[in-house]
This record gives sequence, structure tokens and C-alpha cells, in this order.
Amino acid sequence: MTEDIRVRYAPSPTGHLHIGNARTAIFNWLFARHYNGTFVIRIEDTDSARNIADGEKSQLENLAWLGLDWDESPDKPGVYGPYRQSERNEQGIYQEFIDALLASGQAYKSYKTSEQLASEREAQQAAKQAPHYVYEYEGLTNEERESKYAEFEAQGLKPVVRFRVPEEQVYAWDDIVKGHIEIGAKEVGGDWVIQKADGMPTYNFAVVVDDHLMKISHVLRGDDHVSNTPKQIMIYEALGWDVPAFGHMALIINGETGKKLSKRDENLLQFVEQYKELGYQPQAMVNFIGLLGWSPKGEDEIFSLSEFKEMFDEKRLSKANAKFDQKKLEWVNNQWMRRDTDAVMPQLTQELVNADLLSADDAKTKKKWLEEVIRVAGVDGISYTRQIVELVRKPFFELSDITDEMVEYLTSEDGRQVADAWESAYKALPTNATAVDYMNTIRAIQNDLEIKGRNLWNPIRIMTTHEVQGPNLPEMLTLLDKDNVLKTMADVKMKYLA
RNA sequence: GGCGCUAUGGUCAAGUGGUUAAGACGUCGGCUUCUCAGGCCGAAAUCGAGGGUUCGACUCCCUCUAGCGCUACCA
Repeated sequence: MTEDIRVRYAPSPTGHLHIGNARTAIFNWLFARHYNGTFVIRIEDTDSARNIADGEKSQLENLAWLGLDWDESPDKPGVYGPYRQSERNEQGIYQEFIDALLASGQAYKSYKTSEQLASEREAQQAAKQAPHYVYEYEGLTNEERESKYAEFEAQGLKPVVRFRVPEEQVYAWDDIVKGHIEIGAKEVGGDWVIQKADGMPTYNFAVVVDDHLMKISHVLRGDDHVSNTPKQIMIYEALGWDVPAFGHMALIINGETGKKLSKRDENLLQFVEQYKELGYQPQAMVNFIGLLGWSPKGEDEIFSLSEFKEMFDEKRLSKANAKFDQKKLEWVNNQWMRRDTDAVMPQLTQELVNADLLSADDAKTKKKWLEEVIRVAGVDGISYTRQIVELVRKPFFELSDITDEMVEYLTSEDGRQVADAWESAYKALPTNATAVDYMNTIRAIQNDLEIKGRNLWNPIRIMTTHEVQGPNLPEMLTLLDKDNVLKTMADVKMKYLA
């Protein structure tokens, strides 16, 4: 790689951080950091109608949550600011180049109304032609065109500025991920708008101006931008600028529809924030996303951001779209939670407070006990922290109802014997009995009564926890309050074994 | 419709002319002498189709098919 690598992530603040955008951001970050380049964040807010309050803030917060950092951004201005397109527009940055293009005749003002445009398009479609902008000043001299402008202005029409596309050109580039791509200028659909009637530059124009001014060397973005690329290259050329390297990454698609993730799909959580709320770990999100559309050399699957950074190689970016596999994400997250359970523990206990299983105060005073409960219940079996609630709820905070199946276990001949033996053995044990003590006690009953397996364990489980399944019973017993257990046993006995 | 891109198991994917076609998720089966979870072991692919090139093709070429993307005064 050459010196001065500068890459950017350029979101528009139209919502929270989307999985697809997060991926673009992550790979740009990886590219920048791997090659000791600069990572800049630029906000593309030229569509005021679609901007949402706090969209920008939320995006940056989520990026930071994922563990990304950046060198230049609206909140961390470098020398190429400002970093919001709306502000850049106010400073006349785009206007300068629009004027230059207008002056050189490479762009012109167009006063067609949206109705005119629509009917042109309809006519073309009716004639089975590809929709294509029709240049309205064909054959006119500059002076004649200027006087047309004046006419339209007099009618109170607001112009847009369109770029005069050199129709015979073919635009080609060597894509970092897809290889050589060529697209003819006539495929872009004719002269396109570079400045909207409200004075804002359009995306395809603003990106070029900004990327050039910000000295962006590599543009890594989604596949969906391939067909924008010729438009952008023509602007670079018209302005006499060097064209950066482009890389178009395959898209993440919805497993059910097979289509590009759309914010409207409701069968899939697609905002980073939603995963965060469920208790997914940022490292896991990065890990999973980093493996979507990119593959490492070896056979390992669990990587931290900094490991990805070390290994990063743009040549291993995949060309084919990848389906978003929630199951795999869950597995990756489980791996991260197990890898450092201590770090996740505060989050796990907080989930129980959030679910009203206990008060925040109790969570504090019973911290040790709570952590043991969580460990015994088994972090191994959950995909994200929110799931700990249901794992721990019964029997630690609530008791299930006794089912018919349980009654059968209790009232069988074996059941009655085990119940009696267990009751007296349990009563005889000290309050601070260990899991080993409980285990030995149960084994002793097994030997005495010569009853084993479910017929032995289930009656004990049912009497003490109202369950026939669950985590290791001896360990659970050390965490249950003895008086409560005695009461539960007495109730069960009275109700079913009297 | 046009243009562009892509094509290895349900999913993510390794693989660059000769391999038993890695690995992971998921699924299914077995084991772990209470269950759940976890762990361990094991199973499952005519490499989109059809033609070539070659002693030999997942790998190279052609055609077809399918999927996706774009086709705005959205970004």
C-alpha cells in the first residue's frame, strides 16, 4: 500500500446504526488501522427531510460501543473539516465546484418540473426505452441557453444543476474486491442532478467533492454503490482530480427474503442497538460481522477487533452476498460471554433487576449469592444476557406449578420412600452444607433404598424446587434458603403425600 | 427492460489443474450412569446447468440459468 492511506465511513443520520452500516464502518476501520492509515467519519446529511434528531449521535455512540475509534469526525475535527455535509454546504464548498462546472459548460441549469420529468419517463417506458434524461438545450449556443434560464427564472421556476454526461465515455476501474469493472456512460441514465433545487448537492456529487478535499485514498463501501461509481468518476475527471481506489463489498442479505437488508424487514433485528439491549457483547458483534463477507486464513472463528486488525487483508473480502445468520451470531456471543464471564457478570445481574426479580438494593447486598445463582444456572447455555432471566427465575425466585407428571413421580412407591428419606436427611444437614454434602446424602439414599436414576432424583427435585429438570441439584441446594426449602417440602408433602 | 455483480452442503465459508473438497453455525445420532445446559464423538456436498480445453477440472474458456444490486431533485 502506498503512503497516506485515508479512508472514511460516511453515514447519513437517518436512524440508528444499522448492521450493514456497522459492517462498512468496521471494514473501513480495519483497513485504516491495518495499514496505519487515517479513519475519518463524515456525516452525509444533505437530505434534510430524512435526517432524524440524534441520528448522528446515536451512530457515533454505537460505533464507539463496538470498539471503533476515529481520527477525524464532527466531534473531533481534523484539518479537512467541517465533517457534516450540511455545514460544508453552508460554507459554499460545493457551490464553488458547481459554479466551475457551470462555467466550463460541463453542467447546466435545468428547470424541468417533476411533472415534465415523470411524463418523459412514462413516454420512454411506453416506447420500451430505458429511462433517460433528455437534454433540453440541444443545439443552442451558450447565449441562447442563458436567455432560456432568464425566461424560466421569470416564470418563478427553481433550477437544479445537471451534469452534462459525456455519453461516449466508458468508465473503468480496478475494484479492490471485484476486480476490473467497466460501465458505459450511457448507462447512468443521462444528465444527472448534482445540485438540488434547494441548493443542496446530491449525494453522488458531494461524495466526490468531499472525498477529494478530505484526501480519501480508498473508498470501501457496499456493492449497492457500484452503479454510482461511474457518475462519481466523471466528476473526478471533470474537475481534473485523481480518482481514489474503490472497493465494493458484497452485501449482507436477509436470510428469509434473500434481499439486501432493509430497515423495513421486521423479521430480523438489524440495528446494533437492538442487540446491545438484548445483551449481546460488542466484541461478539464485531466478531460475527467481521466474518460476514471476509474470512481469515486459519480455522479459528473467535477474534477480537485487534486480532482482526492484525490479520486484515482486503484480498480475502468475499464477492458474494452473505446471509445474516442469527444462530451463528448467538453462538459467537455465547463464546464471548463464556470467555470472560466475570466481565459480563454485572450485566447479567442487572438483567435480573430489570426483570424485577429483585430490587437493585437486594442485588447489591446479595451480590455474591446472585453471582453463584447465575453461575450454577449456567451462562454456558445462553445466547445473550437477557436470557439469564428465564434460566434463573425458577426456582430461585418463583416456583413452578406441580404437574401431573411430577405427581406421578412423587406418589409412586419409590417416590414416597425417597421423599421420606430425603426429608429427614435434609433436615439433619447443617445450613451450611456443601454441594458435596448434598451429593453424599443423595448417594446414601440411593444405596439404602436401592433406587436410582430419575426415580431417585426427581422426587427430590420436585420437593425442593418444583422442577424435574434444571441445573446440578446439589449445587442449587447450597443456594436455596433452608427455611424456604423446608416449607416447600412440607407443602408438597401435605398436598400430595398426606 | 437495460447495465453491473455473484454462484462450493440449510447458513458463513477454505480452496487458485491432481485433495478423502478444510473449518464453523445449524440439523440429526451416540456418549457423558437425575434432567436441562455444557462437553466429547460421529453423520450428511453428484462444487448452479450444459458444453468445451486438458492425461486430469470446483479450479481455465464459452453458453445458459438463477439470485442480487442499480436504474430519484435518497444516501
